Amino acid sequence: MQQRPPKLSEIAERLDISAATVSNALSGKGRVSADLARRIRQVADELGYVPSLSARALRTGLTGVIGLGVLPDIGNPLFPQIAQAIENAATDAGLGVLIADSRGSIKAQTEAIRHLKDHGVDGMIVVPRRGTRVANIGCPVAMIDSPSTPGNTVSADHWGGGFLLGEHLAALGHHKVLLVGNNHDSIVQNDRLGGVRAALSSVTTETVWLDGAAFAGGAGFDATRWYAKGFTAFVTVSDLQALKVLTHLQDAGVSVPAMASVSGFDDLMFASAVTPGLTTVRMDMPAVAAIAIGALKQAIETRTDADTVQAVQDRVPMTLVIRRSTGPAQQE
Amino acid sequence: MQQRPPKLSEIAERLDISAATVSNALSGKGRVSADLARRIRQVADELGYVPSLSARALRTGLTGVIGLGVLPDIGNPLFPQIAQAIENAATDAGLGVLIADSRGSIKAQTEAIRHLKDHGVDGMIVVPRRGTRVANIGCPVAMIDSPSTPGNTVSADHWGGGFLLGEHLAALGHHKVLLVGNNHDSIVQNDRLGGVRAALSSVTTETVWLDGAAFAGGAGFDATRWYAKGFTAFVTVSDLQALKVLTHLQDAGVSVPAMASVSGFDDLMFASAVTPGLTTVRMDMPAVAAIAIGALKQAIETRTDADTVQAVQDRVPMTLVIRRSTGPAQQE
DNA sequence: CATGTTTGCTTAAACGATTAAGCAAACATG
DNA sequence: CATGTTTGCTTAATCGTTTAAGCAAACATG
Repeated sequence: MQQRPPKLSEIAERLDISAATVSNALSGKGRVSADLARRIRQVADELGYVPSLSARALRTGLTGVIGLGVLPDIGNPLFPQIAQAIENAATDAGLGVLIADSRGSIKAQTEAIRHLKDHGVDGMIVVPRRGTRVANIGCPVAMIDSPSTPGNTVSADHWGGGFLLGEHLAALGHHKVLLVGNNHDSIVQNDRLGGVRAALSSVTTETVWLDGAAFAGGAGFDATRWYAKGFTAFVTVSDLQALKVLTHLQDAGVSVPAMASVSGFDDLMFASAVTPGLTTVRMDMPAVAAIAIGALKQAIETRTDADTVQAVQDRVPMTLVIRRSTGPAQQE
Repeated sequence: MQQRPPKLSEIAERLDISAATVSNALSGKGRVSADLARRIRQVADELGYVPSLSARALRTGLTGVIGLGVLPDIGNPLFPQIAQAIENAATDAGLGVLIADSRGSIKAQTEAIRHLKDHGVDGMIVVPRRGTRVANIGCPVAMIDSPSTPGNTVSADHWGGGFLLGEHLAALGHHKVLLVGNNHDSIVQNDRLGGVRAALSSVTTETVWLDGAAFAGGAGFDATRWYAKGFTAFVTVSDLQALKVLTHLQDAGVSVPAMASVSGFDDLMFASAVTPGLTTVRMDMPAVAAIAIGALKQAIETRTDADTVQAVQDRVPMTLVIRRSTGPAQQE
């Protein structure tokens, strides 16, 4: 029983005026007497008028929809946070969000982007991996990556977040801290660990990269071995890594935080669920999303042709979430 | 430098024919000689023709976009899996996916759905919570919930998955098994635990529901207390719960799986990362998504007016993923 | 050969909004 | 009062497709 929605001309008929006037009144653009405008809005409400986005899109060339491309793929553990923040910010801005997935393959990224473009998005938000270049798309693009990546529109201040964490560990008296990353090329990870190192300049740190094969293999990283070498704190580049280390230590009988401290990044949904709760660094996704959407919207409205858009603020502070997985350094 | 994309009439001009013929040739609908059709397709390719979805939508009333509404909100840990599977299936079917978030509030669900509708989706996929009723939307809706929920279109066979897990634990010789849920009203959870119980009919089981306050409080559930009472296996209704139990036991010095077994559901991304790896039951989201999209697409094409669509198959088997968190029952 | 049928295309009218241009009436200005 | 300006609306074109209807030419049939 799909009763067709009312259209502009039906409102017009009711009031015995032209459709153009109705359009003007509702958009507040042309010259319409205040009184008539009020009556028009009233009738529109009564009839439950909803403008046809298709018709508007055809006429104006703008669909009111933006694309969200998370690379390499949606499986990313951060995706829910990102998607939710972007969706909320976009909805507030009156925009719809279309998603695209690259199905893991880097090659398919191009296709995913074209897919969004073909569906007529006015612009897109891209969360790239490893400095993937996204260019010549033909619509404004906001990139959420890292402040030190060229082309970045806005992102969390990963370095600053790392610094906060470093200070925290220093204050707890740790003297041998192990930094664990899983992708030597990732700018985000390097920024995070760089911040940590900066704050820990006066203590011993060592960094291990669990790239590629060793990491995929699974058994690659043995935290207990490093614990035996005297490291009392493990800083990982993501909560998922932190969880691995945490459970690995626990399984081996190394109590956290009594004997060793563990920390992560991103505050994934399980960070607060584990025992002990995971100390981590959280990004303010809602703020990042709002800035990205704002910049994108402006670029769309001014019909800027520049591909990647710039924002007034390119980094937003991260916050340190102290839970129970970090504690005073073990007495020697 | 947004060079406007070519339109139908440009292809037509090039070949000195009418736009209608081009349209017919490309859609394969009207009567066009095989030879001309081939030439038309060739020119279309050369020019890189992409039909204007807006214009087509205006004319046909179909946007080629479906909505994905995950209730209550996108924060749901399963969202990445769902979104990815739906997006892939939709893309294969030539459809775009628009997302909506209810921002946690049940009230906002209606608004989220209207938001999708206003953006002109042809249909939607909804993953509801607690038998939320979704009705009278004015477009076909596919519900992914549970086979025993009325109105369900397709979903994983939660009961069957539970049964597999139960058999596994029985084979391991467990005699006292604790079942842990967090929402007494959830049909999905009841189905899962029902299946487990059915397979464990000859052993002692007890069920605790960590609903509302106790659960939110966090300190609500003390697994070690139950372990002390002689329970050797903990079956939780989700991996997140399982992770809580696992780390709680480990932190308290109860070794898994040597002393107690722990299992979850859904195979969330961290399930394989923890030590010991989490035994869990995984749903075949790609299959579920494909069926849902298929049914939805058909309803859209036949312009069925029935709101919630039916699928040929309403449940797809789950698979048991045996990792190291479950093992032989502890010797007494 | 007269008469139907099929084939292959064209014409033209939608779909529902936006918006430039136009035109009275009302008002202001000298 | 003659002239210019503003106000408030209407007319009509446009965005790019789809699709029903129409119309010759080609073909088939008795």
